[in-house]
Amino acid sequence: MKSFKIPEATIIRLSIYSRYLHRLMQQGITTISSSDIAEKTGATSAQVRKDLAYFGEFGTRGVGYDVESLYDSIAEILGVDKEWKLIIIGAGKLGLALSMYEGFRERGFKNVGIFDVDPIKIGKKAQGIKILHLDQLEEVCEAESPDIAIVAVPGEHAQDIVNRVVESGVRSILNFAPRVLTTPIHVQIRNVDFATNLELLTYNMASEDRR
Amino acid sequence: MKSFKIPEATIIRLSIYSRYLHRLMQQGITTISSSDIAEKTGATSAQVRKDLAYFGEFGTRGVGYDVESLYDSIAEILGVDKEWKLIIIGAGKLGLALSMYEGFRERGFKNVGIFDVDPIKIGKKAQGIKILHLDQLEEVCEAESPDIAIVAVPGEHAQDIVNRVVESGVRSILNFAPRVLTTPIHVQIRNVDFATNLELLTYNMASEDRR
DNA sequence: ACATGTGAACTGCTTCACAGCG
DNA sequence: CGCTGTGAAGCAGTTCACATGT
Repeated sequence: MKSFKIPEATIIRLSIYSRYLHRLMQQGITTISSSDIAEKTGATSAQVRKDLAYFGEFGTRGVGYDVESLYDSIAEILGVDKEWKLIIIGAGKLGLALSMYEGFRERGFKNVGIFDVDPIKIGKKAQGIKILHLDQLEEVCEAESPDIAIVAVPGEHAQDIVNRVVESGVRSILNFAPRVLTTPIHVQIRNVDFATNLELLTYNMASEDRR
Repeated sequence: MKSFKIPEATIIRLSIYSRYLHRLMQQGITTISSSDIAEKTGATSAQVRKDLAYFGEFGTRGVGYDVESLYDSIAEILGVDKEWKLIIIGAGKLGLALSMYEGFRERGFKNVGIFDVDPIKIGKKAQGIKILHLDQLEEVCEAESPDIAIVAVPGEHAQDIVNRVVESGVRSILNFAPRVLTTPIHVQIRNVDFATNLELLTYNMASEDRR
């Protein structure tokens, strides 16, 4: 496997191609061209080929790609061929929605803990796992060594939670709190920001209206 | 107001700057420098100044920016100084989480309808609004003319829903279903994709592990 | 003196166009 | 002949460094 600096946009598209390939497999389609993948995922055929070219040669000239083997290759690239353990902090509506998200299990993510501070929630079950008190966070991290922490707590508590999970050895964080959080360089964090996404929509509508 | 092609990344950062400025206002801080904004939002000072420069001159040389007036200017740029009506389709955990999201009301978004097909959910209240049957979607759109539709339904129904809201005159869509959806050019769509975000994390962890 | 505003240089992603190969 | 794989060109976003204004 080559080891250049790969654009993040490429990884995002690979994830999208991979989902489309999964659907093709379910439909029993075995071969696909870059231009078909492009059309169905909002990319261009050159883009699809360039993205794949970072990682090797997966197609057959004059023919296209074998759906199943391309799917497997992309899954390996994305690292979803392994099992990753995750914990969810915050058992509000959002935390629970995430704990139930089908895409997680499908992709080999294993939920090993969900935490909250609200005594009403603690002890209840979410998708077969008990909601635990936040006090038990370190204990569970010690026992399970989760790879990923999903932060679904109010903004004002997010940095504290991040500090604690980093201290407990988590390597990756997916943050839903509307805050910019800091982590040590060896811990990666990604933000999913509802307000920012909506504001991109309103910016464009407001721009149109000004024209 | 200048009318160049503005990078999407700039709009995303403006949204983040704006949130930070909001916090500064609450703390009673009145003046701020580009380098301080940069530090707290993960950008660089040149970036902050360039982003603002697309829209005008907002600062005072040798001094910095007035927090409140910069906040107001960015809010106007992003279009959040207006009231936007939104509907939510899907009253699962995610749809309900979104209907309760504080950031919406704060930013002038008004929820004018939440829809589902599950008879158990219909009639119940979410944040003061009744959950309606999906059959009433067109009726409500007719009456309220929502600007934005939030799609929080399973992937296999997402395109149908999008077709219906587009037909009903919605201009902007925020899609949470893990599908690439198509809309006419005059309707913008943004995707919030949990799986892709997680896969970016696993890609990086897998890459590290390969080294 | 100090922080903004900005042209110019740079970096990196995307698109093009065609060579390469089944 | 058709579709992949890929250097080269083009374009867009970021960073630099300094002129500008208070």
